[in-house]
Amino acid sequence: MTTSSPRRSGPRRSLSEDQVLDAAVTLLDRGGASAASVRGIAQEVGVAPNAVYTYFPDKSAVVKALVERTFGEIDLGFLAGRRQKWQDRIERLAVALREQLTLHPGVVPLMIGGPMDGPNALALNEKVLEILADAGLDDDEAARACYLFIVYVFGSIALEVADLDEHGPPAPEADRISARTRVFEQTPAEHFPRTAAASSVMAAYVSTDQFRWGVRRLIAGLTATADAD
Amino acid sequence: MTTSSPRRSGPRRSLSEDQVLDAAVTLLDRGGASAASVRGIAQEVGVAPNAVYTYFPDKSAVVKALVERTFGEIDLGFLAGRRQKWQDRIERLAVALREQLTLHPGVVPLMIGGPMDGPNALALNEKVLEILADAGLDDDEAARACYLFIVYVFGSIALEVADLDEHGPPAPEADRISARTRVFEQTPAEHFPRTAAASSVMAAYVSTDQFRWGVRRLIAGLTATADAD
DNA sequence: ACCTGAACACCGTTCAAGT
DNA sequence: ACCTGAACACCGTTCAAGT
Repeated sequence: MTTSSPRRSGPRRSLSEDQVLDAAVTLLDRGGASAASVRGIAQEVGVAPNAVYTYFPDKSAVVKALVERTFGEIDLGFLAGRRQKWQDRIERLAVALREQLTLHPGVVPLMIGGPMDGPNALALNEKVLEILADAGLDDDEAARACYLFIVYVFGSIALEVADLDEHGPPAPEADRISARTRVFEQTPAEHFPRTAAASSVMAAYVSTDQFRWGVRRLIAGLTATADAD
Repeated sequence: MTTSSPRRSGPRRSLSEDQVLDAAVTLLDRGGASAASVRGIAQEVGVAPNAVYTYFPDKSAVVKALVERTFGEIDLGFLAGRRQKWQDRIERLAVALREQLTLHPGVVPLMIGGPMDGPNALALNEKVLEILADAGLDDDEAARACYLFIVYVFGSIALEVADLDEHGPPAPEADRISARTRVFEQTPAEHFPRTAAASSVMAAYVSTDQFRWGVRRLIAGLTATADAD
């Protein structure tokens, strides 16, 4: 994934850009989105805080590079099979994207916090547009649908991450569901009867099944006869 | 909106909880999501930094209260008319929600950053479930659809806010579209042909029209015959 | 009960100096 | 070219003291 940097002279650099990003991910996984401080990264890799500025101009550049690298780690190759139904290709892409992002929940707020306009982010965009073009949508509708898709994937993951809050390492899905169930069981039924009644379903929001259901509904909405335009 | 606090004795308190929250909003509007520091708030209302801790136990409590107040400022009363089509009620609720959130873009990341489990947030949830029940969806499907709706509204606004980044005060829609157009025109067409071709539509992602289109597609997906479950 | 000054442990970033 | 120590202007929070 590394954008190979030209070797320079002088005292051998003890670090690589990727090592800095690795340290950031480690801190992010350990302590959530706010844990990736420049000073923390420096300590993690064993240098003085300001040494980080030899590799990146400032903190936002570190974040940007990390986001781009994470986008690059999503394997888009397995979608090559054009023989599959486009609905399945979209669904599999969505699930793959969610899986990758869930691996490092702390990175998610950083991805959503910025413009998502790097090369790897655009490559993902391009892939989605390609699938939607194969589906027979015209350029205009494909662009809109692409955005709808991106919003759903990142929106649902962002809400998931927000719910597990600043708890430490990522918990398995079953644990997160039961934790949410406990919260919803406290919903006062006299004031919010519908929310209380729906609590078991709401607790499952963080499940892969629920996510898949949403993707299918989105697809259904795209293929439905366009009567409202 | 204020949760009326019981009057206490001692030296008259020079501030109210709402004044603290107002100051936070002012800073948020001026400098984006990271600008609402405790020290900044204190300066804004003219007290020492630690005086804020008389009104709120810590910063997260300030954020929580601000988020809750913002949820409360969304007028849900105008949806009372049960005679309207449920599709229109959902759409109007979505647009109202977006309008309210767009007023103070800096608050949006704070809303998404936490669990959205306060009374006013639950009241919104309840309203959506009510409309979906009127639409004839059963409890289970209404709960799932409600989540889909919430994800779309907050996801799309979060991505909007991320794009206008840390520019100062909220710009009018037309300005933001043309700013985005300028960015997308630089997309290298040789590497991302589809993205470049779709750039004019992508620039309009921040428009109300695009947002409405998405809501309609979501509704279409919900009413489409459920063949994929 | 409310507010203050002073302090603590953080943060991102810069600068002059060393190799 | 790379790294360091020291410093600057921030940050959230606590504590003892004043009214």
